Amino acid sequence: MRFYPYDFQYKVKEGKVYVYLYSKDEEGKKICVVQEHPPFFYAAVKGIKAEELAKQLSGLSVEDKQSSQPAKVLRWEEAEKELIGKNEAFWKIYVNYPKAVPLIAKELQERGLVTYEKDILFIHRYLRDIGIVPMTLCEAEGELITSSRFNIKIPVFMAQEIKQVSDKTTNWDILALDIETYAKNKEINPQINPILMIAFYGIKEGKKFKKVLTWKEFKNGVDYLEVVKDEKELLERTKEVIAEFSPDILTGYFSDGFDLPYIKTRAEKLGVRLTLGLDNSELETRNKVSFRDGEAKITGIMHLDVLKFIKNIFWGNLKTDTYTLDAVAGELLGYKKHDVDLNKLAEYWDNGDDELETFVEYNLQDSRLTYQLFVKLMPSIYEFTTLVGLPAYDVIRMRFSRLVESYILRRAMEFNVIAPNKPGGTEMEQRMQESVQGAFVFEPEPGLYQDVVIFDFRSLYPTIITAHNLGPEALQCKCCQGKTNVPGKEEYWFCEKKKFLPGVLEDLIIRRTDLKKEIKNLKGAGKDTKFEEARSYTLKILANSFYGYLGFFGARWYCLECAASTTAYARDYIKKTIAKAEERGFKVIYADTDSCFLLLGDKKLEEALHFMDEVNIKLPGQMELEYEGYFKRGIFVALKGSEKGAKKKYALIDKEGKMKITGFEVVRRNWSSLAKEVQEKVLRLVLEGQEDKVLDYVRKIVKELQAGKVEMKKLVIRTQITRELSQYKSIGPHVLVARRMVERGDVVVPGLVVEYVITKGKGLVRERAKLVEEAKEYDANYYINNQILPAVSSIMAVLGYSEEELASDEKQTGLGSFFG
DNA sequence: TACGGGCGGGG
DNA sequence: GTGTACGCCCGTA
Repeated sequence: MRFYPYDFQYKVKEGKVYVYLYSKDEEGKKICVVQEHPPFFYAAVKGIKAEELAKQLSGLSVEDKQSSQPAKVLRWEEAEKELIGKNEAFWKIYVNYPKAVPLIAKELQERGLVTYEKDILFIHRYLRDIGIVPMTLCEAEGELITSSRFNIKIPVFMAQEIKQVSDKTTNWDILALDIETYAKNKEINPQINPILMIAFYGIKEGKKFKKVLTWKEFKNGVDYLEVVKDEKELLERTKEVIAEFSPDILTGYFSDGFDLPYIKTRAEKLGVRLTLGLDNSELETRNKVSFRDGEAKITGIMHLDVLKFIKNIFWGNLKTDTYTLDAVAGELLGYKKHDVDLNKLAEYWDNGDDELETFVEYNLQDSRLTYQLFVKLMPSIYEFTTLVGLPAYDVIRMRFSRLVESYILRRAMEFNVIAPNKPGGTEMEQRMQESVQGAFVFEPEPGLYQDVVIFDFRSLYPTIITAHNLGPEALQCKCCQGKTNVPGKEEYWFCEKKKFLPGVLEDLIIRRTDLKKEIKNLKGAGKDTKFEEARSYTLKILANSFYGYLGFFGARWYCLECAASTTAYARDYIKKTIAKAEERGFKVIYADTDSCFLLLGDKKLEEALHFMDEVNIKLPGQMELEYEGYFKRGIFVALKGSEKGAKKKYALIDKEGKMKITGFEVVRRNWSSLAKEVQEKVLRLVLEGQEDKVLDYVRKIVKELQAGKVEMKKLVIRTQITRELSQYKSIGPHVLVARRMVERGDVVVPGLVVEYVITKGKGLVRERAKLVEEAKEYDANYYINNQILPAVSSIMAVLGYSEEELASDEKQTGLGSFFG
């Protein structure tokens, strides 16, 4: 029997532990493969008499209040395993059910034994034990069960043996869901307010599926709308729609924290049992620490919340820093949510207004966006799942530390390595106090530069860790003492024999290097490389996470010495690169962590590339200095009120006129769009060699401001209300504006973004802050001195206009009178 | 500059 | 569910 398992659970039946693998078979039908698997953990037995230990273990049982039976030791066997580089003796201790593991382990711990691997999820342990990878092709030997012994909606196959066949996968049926709720005055409360609509969007067997359910009649021309009697029926239909579509993957946007918990709460209130699970279990929601950590699980269906994956894993690929569906869809898909006024929904609902049709379309659009986002992210989700080898449900809900650790745990099985224990409370507190010295950043000299060439080390930290074997097993070994010490950290040295952790990392790097070649070939042959590219990205960020993992306080393989040595080597390499460049006659103007900026001067690009080759010949392992690019011009500015060059703040322009801007505040939200526009334009003029035009340009803007010709909307400043208005101790402009909004009857709740303009008149700035529609005349001087000047002064200082010149002249008018 | 509190996503 | 674990930004002291 061949199948693709995708969701997993275990059950204890008649004293035996069974794993249920919800799977698709090769025809695309669902099947549940069941296999027995024993729970176990390890105990270190070095220096303990075997008979003594056997006496302790035999017949050991611990009372379990949660269970009808006590936790029991069933049997044990000897096992030699490697712990932090040393082979040691352990006993593998089998118990009667998964939850017995921590109970028995705790008991033994209290009796003075040291126990290991007692806090690994049983399903995770199982997948690693038998060496299968979710969502890929497996094979089982066994038989179909015909009896109804199992209360399962799909056929059950009892397996004696299961093994991995290949990394082939299959098609997955995906259904996206989105709800709209009654929310008068933005009140989002499932205890009070009903669900008004539910939208579904999916594709099954090549056919588009779209549906919106609602329980109000109104005139409409929407063919995918289904009107039911009431909210209760809406929930019943929801259950049916999902069951009929029978998705492998159910997706939503914040559905872990909003849609599914909301549905669950309403269902409970209305007495609807949401038995969506393939084992007839109900939709399960739980809140962890807070609402934001909630999860929603359905047995036999992968519920994958797009937002979870983005916030945990994919954020590094996005420019946006707000993860609203609108922003994320806009960036990844290029189109957005429908523009409706959500505050009107409740009102229309109460009146049964025909306008409700626009909300039906809005609702469907959200589910469509969610579906399309999911499809777009699917290659990445799939690659993380198969690389880490755990269920997709778990993987998308992990942060990098746990992804890395899960990956290492799987590899540990292959190398007979036992996992070190997680730190306890005090150990962790101590670790949280510790930190390591970071990267080297070269202090640039403020100025304008020409012919800038940038080199950078490809995956610097991972390649340092593998090239120098920076793993906990290799730290300060006896055999290599006195050979090579870490530069600048002479108290550390690392064994020259390749060890487990750096080896695991090296595999990731090599796999990626090979994959990149393959991608090149595939592309050359005109093939689609979506999944290969997702895999390459996955390998890269997992490798990049190892450094952080080594210094992460909760890590099993924590090694602060390794993390400190990684940055120490990095500082050494970049400084040596700088020295070498200078030796070859290049002026180095900047460097940060793994990059080095130099000036060509009177040399050719070929000579710079030759310098790079010279560096590369001497680099160990996978380390490599790469050519990042050539830039016509670049500008580095000074720190405010200082001669010193600002780090991580510069702008460059390439031959095609494309600007690379780093660190300039153009993106900050509480700046007017005018300030952003002026800053960007000034940078462009400077970098395009038209610095003589800068003064005229800024003058022009200043004049326009003074003449009152600038559009109001370019002067709008946005600030968020973050608490109840009465709670503010310091009254900023936005608070006063919000108070007036309340007076005129607007709903002001925390989260509202107030948009205001500073106007002419007497008094404090905050007293002159007005809503756009209230504002008659903006305060030109405010915008000149508080928006334009700060945005351009550091850039103009490089051109020789001093801060005093710009600002001092006359205090009241400042820049205005200077430029005037 | 150090610390504590609140936010995020969703309607 | 054999699982403890949020991290960043803002405002205030």
